[in-house]
Amino acid sequence: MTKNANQQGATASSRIFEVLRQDLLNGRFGAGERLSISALKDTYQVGLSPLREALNRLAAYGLLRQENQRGFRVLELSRGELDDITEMRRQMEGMAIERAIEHGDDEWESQLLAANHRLSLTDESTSVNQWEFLHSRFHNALVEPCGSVWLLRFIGQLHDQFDRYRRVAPGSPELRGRLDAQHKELVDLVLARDRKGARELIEDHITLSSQVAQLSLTPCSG
Amino acid sequence: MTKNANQQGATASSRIFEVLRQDLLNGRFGAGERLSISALKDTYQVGLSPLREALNRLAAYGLLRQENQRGFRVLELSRGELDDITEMRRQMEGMAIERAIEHGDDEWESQLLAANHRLSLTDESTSVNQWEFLHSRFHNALVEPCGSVWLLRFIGQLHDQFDRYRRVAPGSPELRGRLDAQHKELVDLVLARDRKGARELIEDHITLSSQVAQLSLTPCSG
DNA sequence: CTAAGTCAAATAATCGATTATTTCTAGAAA
DNA sequence: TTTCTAGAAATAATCGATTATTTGACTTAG
Repeated sequence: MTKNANQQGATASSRIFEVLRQDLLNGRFGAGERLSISALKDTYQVGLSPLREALNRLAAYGLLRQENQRGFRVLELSRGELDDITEMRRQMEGMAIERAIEHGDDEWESQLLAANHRLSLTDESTSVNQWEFLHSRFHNALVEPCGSVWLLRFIGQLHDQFDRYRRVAPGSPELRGRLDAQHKELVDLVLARDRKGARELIEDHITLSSQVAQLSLTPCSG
Repeated sequence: MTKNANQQGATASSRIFEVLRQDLLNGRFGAGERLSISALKDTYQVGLSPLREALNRLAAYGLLRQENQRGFRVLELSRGELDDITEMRRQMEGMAIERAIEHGDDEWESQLLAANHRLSLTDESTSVNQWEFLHSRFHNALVEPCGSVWLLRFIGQLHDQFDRYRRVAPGSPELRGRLDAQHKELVDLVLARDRKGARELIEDHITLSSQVAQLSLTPCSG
């Protein structure tokens, strides 16, 4: 999906898809907002056809809702949906990390250590975009060798859904500190090949992360 | 997704999306085949724009592969992918049926009995399309009250993927008979609110069904 | 007043034509 | 023969204009 957008021969469709996807995750549009096609055309300087193709993909991917003859809308944010996404992430990433520990080789361990190191080196001077990039690289590395293309696909999709909440939530230094500490612990459990332990911790990690994301739903946040 | 296609104000895009989806599931196109856009335009009597929008949706949904500047291709069939889809179905539908038994009410029991009855009334005079419709209605009814929109979405997507294999496989009366018997047993276990038993049986059911689907991969099937 | 109806403006969807890229073919050089 | 390279043909992607539908303001009947 993302892959095609940064390549040499990327089409206008795939480029605008990726830009819109990022903007949707970053909360550039309000929840439930109606997207005016001609307005998007102007702001993103892109033709109607590639724009509509990108919007169709985003709707099929689950980041937009399409209503016949009424265009496209940003999805709402709700506590119920966040809880659903959170529980699904717990189940699927728990499953994936167990399988990854089963199948992952030495090269995986190295990549994981590297990904965690790069993430841990970030500080106040790091851009949000760069941190998000390294953070998702780390989480991806954790589950990558699980052996299931479809499991990885669903996990990626759920991450995007989850990030719609997390990225618009106000920061919480206390929770953030605990979450960062868990990244290191996750690596340790993986290196120790502790399947049950790693599963429990990633489930806790997702639950804690969900507490941050929930802050996006409190009225005082906007 | 499907909902918008049969409605009153369905657009050309949503109609052709649904038609193409069904044709892809029914194996109308060969695995790995390149879809010529202008050929599709002629055979389906539809304009270029709605056709391209539908193809973009199908690619995002996972029924087509899109290569920049090289159009759209039907996905290949492989044993590895079928095994992946099968295992994911086992996990997710197992999870879903447990949750459905936890949450489902009397109305659900009634709907499930009805769905099974309608399916069991089919015979040689029933069209394949009608049987497929009732069969998917039954399986959908089984998991419907699981309480997770995302779980249901993923299960539906995996069913479509699985059906690409199953529908092009040669029939096996012996396996089909056993599968049909399991439908009734599933209803009984659900009515008895036997979570573990129902989970085990649906996992077996999916594995057995996968044995049918595997027949699509043997050379002698074509 | 309210509710149903009508028209104009706004906007989504679609069409037909154009542009850009890939693929195929044929010929030339190694 | 093989490999490389035009150039032509095929096809994917995009554009600009047109059509269809919805929305909202304004009537008018009840």
